[in-house]
Amino acid sequence: MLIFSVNIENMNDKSLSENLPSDLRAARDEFISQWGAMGSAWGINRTMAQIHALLMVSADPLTTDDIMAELQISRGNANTNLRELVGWGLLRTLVIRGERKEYFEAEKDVWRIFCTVTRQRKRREIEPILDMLDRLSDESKRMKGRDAKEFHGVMKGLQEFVTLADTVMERVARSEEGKVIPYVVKTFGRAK
Amino acid sequence: MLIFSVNIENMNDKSLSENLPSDLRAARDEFISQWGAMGSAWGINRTMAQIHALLMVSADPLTTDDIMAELQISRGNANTNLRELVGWGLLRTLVIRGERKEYFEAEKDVWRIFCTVTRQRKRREIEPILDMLDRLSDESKRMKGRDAKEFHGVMKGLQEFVTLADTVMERVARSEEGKVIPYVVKTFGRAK
DNA sequence: TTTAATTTTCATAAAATACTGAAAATATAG
DNA sequence: CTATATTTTCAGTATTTTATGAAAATTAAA
Repeated sequence: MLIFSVNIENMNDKSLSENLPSDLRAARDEFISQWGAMGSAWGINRTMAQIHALLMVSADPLTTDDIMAELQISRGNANTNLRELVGWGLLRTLVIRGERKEYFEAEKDVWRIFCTVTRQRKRREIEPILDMLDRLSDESKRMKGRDAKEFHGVMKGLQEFVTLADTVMERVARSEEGKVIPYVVKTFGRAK
Repeated sequence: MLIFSVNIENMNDKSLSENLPSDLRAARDEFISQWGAMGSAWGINRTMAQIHALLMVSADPLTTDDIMAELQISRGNANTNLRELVGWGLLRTLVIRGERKEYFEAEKDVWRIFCTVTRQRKRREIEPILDMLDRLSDESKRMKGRDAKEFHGVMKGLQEFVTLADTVMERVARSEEGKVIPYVVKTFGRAK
């Protein structure tokens, strides 16, 4: 019984880093590690970013056990962060016929990843702030005194700016890569 | 001696929230609190974001003691985060004649704040990642095998995208508000 | 100088966050 | 159904991050 189980696992190690040439493994490990660090710096849990990195550079979908083995993390940690990534829309789950385990696959198109992350962060972090700014800007509009004027000025300035940022994020994240990138390159790109 | 010291402090409470109307105080407190939460979500220490928020809505420059009192934080915490904010270029220090204490004043222009934060994050977080992507993309260029091809493809895609993002950030952050905002509004703005 | 005010540093503490591992829940095969 | 594989949950623990407060360093007035 146990032996059978071990055999199954051994059959499914095609993309585990143990079997990669050492130069590729080193490069992958560095990418995964640095992507995790970058996640931290931008308020994203390190493990979540590492799982995402691992699946981005994986030629094949992986199971929870593959990910646990590769990143040396517990089942609970793997499961939680995989669900979170699926919730962000950065991973798809898929079932392989004849297999009971669930497989995970990352979106690999950089433009699509960018749009997804932009939309999510807009929804999670920009919109709540904008709601507040709208309200505080309005509430402070008729307050009297120097302190109130100062406060209202800042609220209004922020509100206008964040409203514009919010609109731009929405528009860009809904666009086709082919319509935005060439345009951006023409306007801002190709210059040191 | 002590009494004299207390008198000095009492003379300098013109912008402490104790003396603000309660509706303005409530609005300010909400802004400071939410700005701190937003900072956390984007990888910026909550206290640092709160100090920045406080100084943004302050009609006058504040001392370390003012900030400690207002945010109920220790001297060490206040000092560390004030220095960090000065390091980011978001605060200026100033000396008021006849006073020994240092005063802090925030940049209040939203466009300038945006440019400063953009430049800092580009330098601190984007550039190191881009250096890595350049290198890993190059290193993996000639590696053989399906896994290496997959890896190289992702590195190249990310490298190209991040290079473009880096260029755009640089260009935008060096531009005049009056040249960028109207252009952005015309192109992306004013649409739901 | 000397003295007092102010700022900085940093060892320690507290808080926030993330992780583990095993039990419970769920799903699928037989 | 029953057994087993798989996923999910979550109380307890570990780690990381942030904050405190007092001592040390610095600065400037007397």
